[in-house]
Amino acid sequence: MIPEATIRRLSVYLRCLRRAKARGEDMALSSLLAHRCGVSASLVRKDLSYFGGFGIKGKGYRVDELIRSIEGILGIDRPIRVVQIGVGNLGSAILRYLQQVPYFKILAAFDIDERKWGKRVGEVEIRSCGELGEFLRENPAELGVISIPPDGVQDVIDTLWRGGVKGVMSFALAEIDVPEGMVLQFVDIASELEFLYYKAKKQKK
Amino acid sequence: MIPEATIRRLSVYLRCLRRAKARGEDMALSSLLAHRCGVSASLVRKDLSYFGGFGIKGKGYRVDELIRSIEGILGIDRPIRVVQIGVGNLGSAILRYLQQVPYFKILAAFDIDERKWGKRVGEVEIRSCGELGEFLRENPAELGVISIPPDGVQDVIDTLWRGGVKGVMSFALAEIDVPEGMVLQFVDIASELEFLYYKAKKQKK
DNA sequence: CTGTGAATGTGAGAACTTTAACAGGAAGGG
DNA sequence: CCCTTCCTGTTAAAGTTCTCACATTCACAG
Repeated sequence: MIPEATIRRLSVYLRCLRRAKARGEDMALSSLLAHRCGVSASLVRKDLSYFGGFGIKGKGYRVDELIRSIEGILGIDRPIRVVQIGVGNLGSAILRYLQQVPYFKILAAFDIDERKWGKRVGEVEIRSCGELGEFLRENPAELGVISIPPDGVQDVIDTLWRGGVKGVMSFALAEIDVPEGMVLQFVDIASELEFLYYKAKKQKK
Repeated sequence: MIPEATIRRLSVYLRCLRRAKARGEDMALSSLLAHRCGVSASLVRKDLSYFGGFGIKGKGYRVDELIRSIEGILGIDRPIRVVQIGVGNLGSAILRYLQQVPYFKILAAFDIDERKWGKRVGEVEIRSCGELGEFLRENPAELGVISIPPDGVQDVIDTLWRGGVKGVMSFALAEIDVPEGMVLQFVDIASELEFLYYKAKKQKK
């Protein structure tokens, strides 16, 4: 059984390794990687060891090889198809950001406001929310990103589910009946800041 | 010693309780709260019990009272002063969002692009990044939110630290020397999506 | 070909988090 | 005034995650 925390850290390691590669480094040590990612060296080794020994004893890890291995583990060695629902301030910022990540393929964005229909954010076309179900039948997607007000979230989740989307991230906290088998994750910046504030207060003492 | 996970959940409970209050509910049961927040009832009780017994045996928790208690624990019963650095797409979206949260007081925003100086996002004025250090001397802040490209993050962190900011959230992953005593938290949407994708894949089987 | 140095992989155990079960006490009915 | 009901607060156990220490093994030098 692989800890979820390990998976989260793999993402972080991966980004760090890409920067290392760009810098021309070809071997990575668990100690250096650990320092750069803010974790302990033994944890890095343990995390990687869950998936078999990638390293060379006495030398470290080959950067290239490790990058490919982690990409494989995370499943981002092929494009992940994403649909976005809600193209407000936050939604369009996310849309722009995700288009810069090579292994995300943003199929389309959907908004309720008809003045936006047909327009584009970067390369991505904005469509009517009403089309979402039909769109998914012809263009299957793995993930959905929701940035709309809380009240509409349940409906969108249901439509996504019927369309075969298994993982959804929502930027609005809402009480949702999550279909069995779907994974729903909330990202709420206010909550994150509250948590941060609590930790900062504690640290001070 | 209080688990960090407990603190995170308190934020979630709080939002749920606010909705319950808006709906006119005046008692909250651990079982209901748990169901709505997607955790177990005994965990809710355990989380709350770390801070003393708020509940009434046989009846539940008084919604009003519990809201105030949690606000007190999180320290959001008084305004938290925040500065924002970086007013691009994502930055301005966050800026708008945070202004809607009553207990965050956004003191100012800072950007490197001089065309933005003097303009406003909502009520918040955009200033030059060069003014940040001086601004903080006159306007102490608890938290900083950074939404600029990775390369500039270290400098901003250092300036914030000298200005007395103890907690920082960055939307760009970067390798940072974090000053002793500062709390730095990264929020990276691509990483979150990768993690979500992994969980969704696993779920399917 | 052998010895040395260096960093990985791993197993035991410590630390932390969650669950489960139940003792205890408040409220309300009779 | 007592009894029943119900849900909290708590304790012990189970489960999970992380750390530490060290045996292992690879690369390279002599």
